[in-house]
This record gives sequence, C-alpha cells and structure tokens, in this order.
Amino acid sequence: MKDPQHELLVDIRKQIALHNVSTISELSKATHVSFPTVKKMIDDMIEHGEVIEHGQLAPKGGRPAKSYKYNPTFRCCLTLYIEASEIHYRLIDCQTQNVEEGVTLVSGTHLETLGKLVDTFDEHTIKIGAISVGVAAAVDTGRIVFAPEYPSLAHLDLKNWLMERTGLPVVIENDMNAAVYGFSIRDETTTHQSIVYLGLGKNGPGAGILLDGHVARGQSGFSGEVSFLPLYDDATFFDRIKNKPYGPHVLKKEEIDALGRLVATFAATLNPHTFIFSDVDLITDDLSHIDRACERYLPSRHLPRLRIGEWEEDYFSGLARLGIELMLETIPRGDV
Amino acid sequence: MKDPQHELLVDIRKQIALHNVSTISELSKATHVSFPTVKKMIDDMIEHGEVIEHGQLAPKGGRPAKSYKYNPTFRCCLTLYIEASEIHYRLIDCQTQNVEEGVTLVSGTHLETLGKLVDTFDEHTIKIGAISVGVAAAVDTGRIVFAPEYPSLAHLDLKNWLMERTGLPVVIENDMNAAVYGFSIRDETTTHQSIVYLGLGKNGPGAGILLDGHVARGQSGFSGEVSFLPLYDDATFFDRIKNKPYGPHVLKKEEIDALGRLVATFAATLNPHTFIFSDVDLITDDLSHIDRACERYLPSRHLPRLRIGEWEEDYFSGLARLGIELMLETIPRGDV
DNA sequence: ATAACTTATTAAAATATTTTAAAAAGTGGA
DNA sequence: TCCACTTTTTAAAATATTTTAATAAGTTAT
Repeated sequence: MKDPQHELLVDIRKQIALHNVSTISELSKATHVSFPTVKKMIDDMIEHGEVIEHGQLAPKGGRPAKSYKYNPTFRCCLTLYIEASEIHYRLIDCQTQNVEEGVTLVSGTHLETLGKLVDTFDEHTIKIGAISVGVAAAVDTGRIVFAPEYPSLAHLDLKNWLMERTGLPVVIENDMNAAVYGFSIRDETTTHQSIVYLGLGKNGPGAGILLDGHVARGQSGFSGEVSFLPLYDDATFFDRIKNKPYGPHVLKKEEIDALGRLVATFAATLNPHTFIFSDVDLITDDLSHIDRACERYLPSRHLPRLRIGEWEEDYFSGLARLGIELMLETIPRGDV
Repeated sequence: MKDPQHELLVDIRKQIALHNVSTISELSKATHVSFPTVKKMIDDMIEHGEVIEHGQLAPKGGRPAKSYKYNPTFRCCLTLYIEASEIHYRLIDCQTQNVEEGVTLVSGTHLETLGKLVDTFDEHTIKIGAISVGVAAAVDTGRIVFAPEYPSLAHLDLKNWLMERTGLPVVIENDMNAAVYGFSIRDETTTHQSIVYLGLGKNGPGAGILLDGHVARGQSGFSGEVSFLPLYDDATFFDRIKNKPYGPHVLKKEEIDALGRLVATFAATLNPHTFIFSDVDLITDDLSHIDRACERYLPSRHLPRLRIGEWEEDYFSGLARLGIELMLETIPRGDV
C-alpha cells in the first residue's frame, strides 16, 4: 500500500490528467523527480494505453519538447446528484468532457432509483473507474448523517452500499461542499484562496467553506449551517430570508441587510477572499446592494469579493473532480 | 535547496525533537523510510552531537530497541512577546524546557528595547538557533501591517529587521494565532481539531482560528476580528463587551448573551471542536452560563466544547513551537 | 549559410534506498 | 534449562533515482 513508486505514478497521473502538465520537463519539475525517472514512468503508461503522445510543443528557443496527454477514453467517471424528485447524472472522461448526460425521475425510494440508474451503466461499453455522488445532506465519511430531503437515505452508509452494488470506488459529498470545491477548480485564480459558497435552498440555506483548497467539515458536520446565525435581537438569518420565494426576484430591504450581515460575519471571522451566491438565488445586480449593506458593518478593504456562481456547473465540476481524483488514485496496479 | 536527503534529515529531526519518537523502528515508520536509511542518518547526527543515545526501551517480547533523544543543549531558541509596556522572554531548549526567563520594561521605542534585549543574547554562552516573536498586531509574512498598540512597529518588516540585526532565522506571529497554536500543542487530544481561541484584550477582542493544525489567516489578515460582528439590531459584539473591566469579574447578563452569540456564530459557520476563552478574561464558572446562552440559538450537540486556556503558557508554547520548528529546519548542512 | 546558443532527450556512471537474509538479544512456556 | 517465538540490528544484494556527460534538434544573429 505504501509503495513510493506507486505514489509517484499517481502523482504523475494527476499532473497530466488534472493540471494539463504535458511535457516531461514540466512533469519533472512538478513532481520533484528527475527527468529519466519520469520518462520511464511515461513509457510504461503509454504501453498500457493510459497516456498518448500528442505531437510537439511550440519551441521557445531550443529543441521542441514532446507533448503527452492522458488518454481520455482510458476510463470514465460517473457523476450524479440527488434531488427531492430527480437524479441528474453525467458521464465524463478524464478531461472532464461530457460523454453522456441525463435526468432520471425518482420513482419509489431514492435508493431504488439510484440503484437502477447505476445498474444501467454496468452493461455500458465504456469502462467506468469511479462514481461520485452529491446530496443535499450532511455526510460523514460516506455515511448520510442528516437528510431532511430524502427519508430513505437517512443514516445510510451510502458509500459502502454503492461500492458493494457496483464494485467501484465511490465518493459521497454534500452539495455545498461540492459546489465550492467545483467553483475553485473552474476559476483557477481562486486556487489558494478561502471561499464561501452560499445556497439559499428549498429547505433552508447552507454554505460550503473552502480553505486553501480544503473543505472545512467541522466537528459534527454542522459547518455552514448559517440558518442559525443570531444576527438580530430576536431573529436569525433564516428568519429574515425564509419568506423569500424560490429563485431570483427583487430583493427586499430586509433580505439585503440579512445577506450583508451574513457576509460581514464571515469577513470578521474567516476573512475569506471570495463569497459566492448561486445563480439559482440571485442575479448580478443584487451584489452591489449586498456589498453596500456590508460596508455598514466593516471596512470595505476587508470584505470578500462577491460573485454569482453557476450552480449546476459548479456542483458538477466539484463532483467530477472528486470522482476523477478517486479514480486516478485507485487504478489497480495490474492495469499499469 | 530541494535536496531530498536534507528533507529527510529535517523530518527525522522533528520526529525526535518534537514528537518524542525515540527508536529507529518508530522513526522508520513515521518517516516512511527504511530502517537502514534512518540508522545511517542517526549515526551521522550522533557524530555531530545533535542526537544522543539514551539507553534501552522496556522490551515487549523481543530484542529491546535502543532509544535515542535529541541533545537538548545542541541549540536553544529565544521566544518573546511584546506588550504595550513590557517584553516577556524565555530561552528554551529543544525539548521546550525553560533555560532562562524574564521581563524587560519598554524604555524608548519598542524597537529600541527589542534591539537591546536581543543583543544581550549575542554574547551568551548558549548557542541560539532561532528567534520567535509574538505581537498584538496583524502580521503578514513577517511584516507588521496593523499595530494600534505600538506605533514604532507599524508597517515595519520586523522579521527582516531582526534577521539582519542578529543573523538568526526569525518568525513573527500574531498573539491569538500563537496562542491557539500553542493550546493545540499543549493538549494533544486536540491535534486534528478545529479550534477558536478568544482574547478580549485591552484594545478590543481578537480570535485565533486553527483548522486541522493550520492557522487561518484570511484574505487581508483580518481573520478573527470579531469586534465587528453584527449580533444585534443596532450593536456589534464589541459594543456589548467594551465596558467590561479588564480581567475576570462577574459577568453581566448582556455580556453572557454576547459571548453566547459569538460562540453560536462560530458553531454555525466553522462548527469547531473547541472554543477557548483566556484565564485573563474569564473563570471556569462563566463557561456554563455561556453554554446555556448558546443553547438558545442552536442544538447543543453542535456546540463546541468550551474551555479556559492558560493564556501566557499557551502563548509561549505556540511561540516556542514556531521557533523550534524554524530552528530545526534551518540548521545549516555544515553542522551536520 | 553557418556559428553560437537554447532546450530536450538519451545513455552511462554514481548514489541512495529498499529488500532480503542472517545474526543478535530478549521473553515465555514445556 | 532449553526451545520456540518476537523484535531489533547488521550486512549484503537488488532496485531505484539522480547526476553527469554526450547527443539531438531546434532558434537566432552575423
């Protein structure tokens, strides 16, 4: 298990597949391993069809470097997220390119629907390497610990259930955590930032918190449960936004102040670089109003940059990355 | 600079000096490096007086293992923290044992006093390997960016100033950050927890935030500036505690509610394992009151454990660890 | 067009590290 | 007491990795 050579292999894999590092020189720098060692690994990977040669890079004053890329069809990853009445899925390759996508209506329990859905991919011609699942629920190492939206999943070890049903590696993640992770991947300027992603949700708001690339999970999976924040003498954050209709609309004064206070709360504790609202809840014009509300509470240079995120794309991107990472880590030795 | 052999050496050093790993078997496991390789390094270190043999470990059914320990007198570390009118210092060995301690009154500027103090250690018989400094100010990579308490230090690159004056490696850290780091070191059960350490301070409150062993610094060094939290219709956290006298006293109802709301705010965002108040501000009996105030806002199982920390010891421990780590990383190759 | 300069690749030699096997030093039970 | 069983240490052999030097393939300036 603790094979340093295998760790290097996984490291090189991730650099090629995830960070588009394509030449051996660059790989050597990125992995802190010498040129000949990397070259040997790459030759092995080419032999097994995991990596393919891709022509040459535009030279910049010397012998042009050969360029390699990960074989996108080597393996695929199934990503899906579960909602109250639908399961959305995408089959993606290692370059996060869409191969197939769709929506299944929930009939019977969520678990039955999920089971049938993954079974259809078993007989698929495409080789699947991992499955990642997003849920609007609190998750603790693959187990659903709190799920108001789907009773049939409550207290279930969904990860092991799926692993036994499919024989594939599985990762389960909370929706806001996946979204904030996905956002930071889609916008590379935010890679080493701390980010908060707020969703107002149908059953109450939740936030995902990312600190230097790592999701903050908290003591009891309660992190980001901002409903409870005591922001007023006799009212919480939730009290002030619970009457808001679902989807974007013209914000009331009261709601703007509540959102401003929420941002201020994060600025005075974590002091994040970026604070993201979802396009399911707000529109761009709302941001300046919230920003102004926020400036009533603290100096503007300490406020995070406010942004609107593309909810579904961010969510899927987070799930995709989690799935692909898991996949790259778990490709069995025999295949390589 | 990127010498893998040297990195291993530093790793072994830290294991022996910081984590009391004493046998070669254990070192081999801890560093993921084979027995013979570790043994060779250790032999080298013994030859240079950095490590000493320390007898045998009580055997548990086989050949007893030789036990090694770091030579405490190999090098010392100077730790100090700067207050409005005093500088407190301790000279400690690699085992964090006190060698010498004292307090210097500030006369002239803080910078002059600090300069004179470190000069006295230059002619010391004991070899100093690093200096760590704690300040009640916002610090950004060794530079003081905001310091209401000491005008003469404002906007100064204190790290470089001290490095040039002494020729030694230096680390500068904010007081609350050092304290929360120190607390987690002194209480080993909290090693992988997220922790918040609150100080009410003379010039306003501040909090240090530790997440899985790493200090959260935020976007603009503003993390933990909880004064600004909007907790009431027309009042911030600071508004409700600013009239509190310095030092422990019987808390007013208003103050208890404010502290309860502060804890609730962290519980509903970061959901930390532990929340620490300082013994400079509160006594143990206050905790149950705050706990009860907090339960008004969210379910008790999601609340952090409330504790009273020993302020000065936590502060010094954090500084000590920062200094010793720096020292172990910067011992020049020639010496080994 | 050729010389001088880059940068990438390959091959060979030098090191470093791990793996394997054997020896040493203890414990506990028959 | 002697033998079987552990665990650590030492030594030797097998691997893996890096360093060094040589070669290949381009660009740019004269």
